[in-house]
Amino acid sequence: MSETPFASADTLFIRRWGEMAASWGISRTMAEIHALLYLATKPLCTDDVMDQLAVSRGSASINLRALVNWGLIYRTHQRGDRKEYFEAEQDVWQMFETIVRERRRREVQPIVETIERCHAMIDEEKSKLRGNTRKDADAYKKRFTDILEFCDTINTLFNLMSKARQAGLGPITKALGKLVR
Amino acid sequence: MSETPFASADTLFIRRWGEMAASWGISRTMAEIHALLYLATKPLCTDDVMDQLAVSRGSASINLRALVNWGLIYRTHQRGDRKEYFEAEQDVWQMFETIVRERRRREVQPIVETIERCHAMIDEEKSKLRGNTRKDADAYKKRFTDILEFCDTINTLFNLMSKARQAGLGPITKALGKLVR
DNA sequence: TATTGTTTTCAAAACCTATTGAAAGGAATA
DNA sequence: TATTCCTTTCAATAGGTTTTGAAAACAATA
Repeated sequence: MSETPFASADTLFIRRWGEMAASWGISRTMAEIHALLYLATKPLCTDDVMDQLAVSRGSASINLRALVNWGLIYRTHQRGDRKEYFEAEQDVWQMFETIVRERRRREVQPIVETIERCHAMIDEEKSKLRGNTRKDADAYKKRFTDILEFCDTINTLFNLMSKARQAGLGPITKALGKLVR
Repeated sequence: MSETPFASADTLFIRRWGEMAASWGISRTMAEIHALLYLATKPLCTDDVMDQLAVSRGSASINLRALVNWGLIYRTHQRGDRKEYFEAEQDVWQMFETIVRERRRREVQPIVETIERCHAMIDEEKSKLRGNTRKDADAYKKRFTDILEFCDTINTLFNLMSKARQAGLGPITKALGKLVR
């Protein structure tokens, strides 16, 4: 962003945003592009991204597409220009909701389904057992039940939160605050 | 866990747990060891881990230590045995709290501090500007302010949640439910 | 102190994921 | 249709992380 007077703040933020993402299983470049677009005051095209972050056309293309698929950036167009431009979602809460929803769908749902299957497998085995061994099965099964219940509660909390957000976040913290006192 | 009658459920769960962790920036083996210990009905030693997951002594040592540092597993000892044994935290909510706390400390705090610095940098630059350019600075700065506010709220929510957990989670969902209706 | 059992370390190797760059594919314009 | 401009694709490569395995360090016992 050498055009703005805030080049150094941009550079700093983009770099750290990428580093953080990398430790959360999201590619550094993808996160850097996202940060670049989040800070930009106008839509940028592929060449802008290539220039500013010094990445190849291939990488820019792949990562921009991934970001569009995630729903974190949008494609836009400009009159009289064939190029595609991109701009980032600016509402931080919307961004958060999108990320959580996508990661749940892609990465949490598979493990939940697996645990449900494990649950069923144990039930099946259990039916073949007798006496104490059968009791052990219940203790063992609890480990799976616990995780499933946990996922369920988190799920509910998140759904409520994203609904409640529309009513502003103040009331949420207030409501929770009362429970603790 | 070839000793239990539930070998196949174990295997399945351990594998998927590892895969999920990998896509969240946590090493597959570390997560697999964690899953193995979470399911185990008695503490296991390094050799147990090596045998059951087919990993080298070095890898077992490194990953067990990392898990202890995270606070997800505990070292234990057995009378008349020099070996160290390990067992996993069994309370899923405690596990969650530990993970969130650690990741916040290690990976979220650094970016928050960076954003605060960016904020300050912009203020400094802004003081040198005049007129419209100065107004632009405010619009630009908002991007950073938004993220900081977001982090703050999430932080508060999480703190409340981990306190409220002791009083049961029912009241939380109830309180949030009221806001939505 | 020497012996033995156990854990840690770390350079080399294996493994995995992301990037590059050039070529192919598309789509708008003349 | 030919040309031009832009985007996508993908095999090769670069870059980064994890694991291995053997040696060193450590600690308990005799």
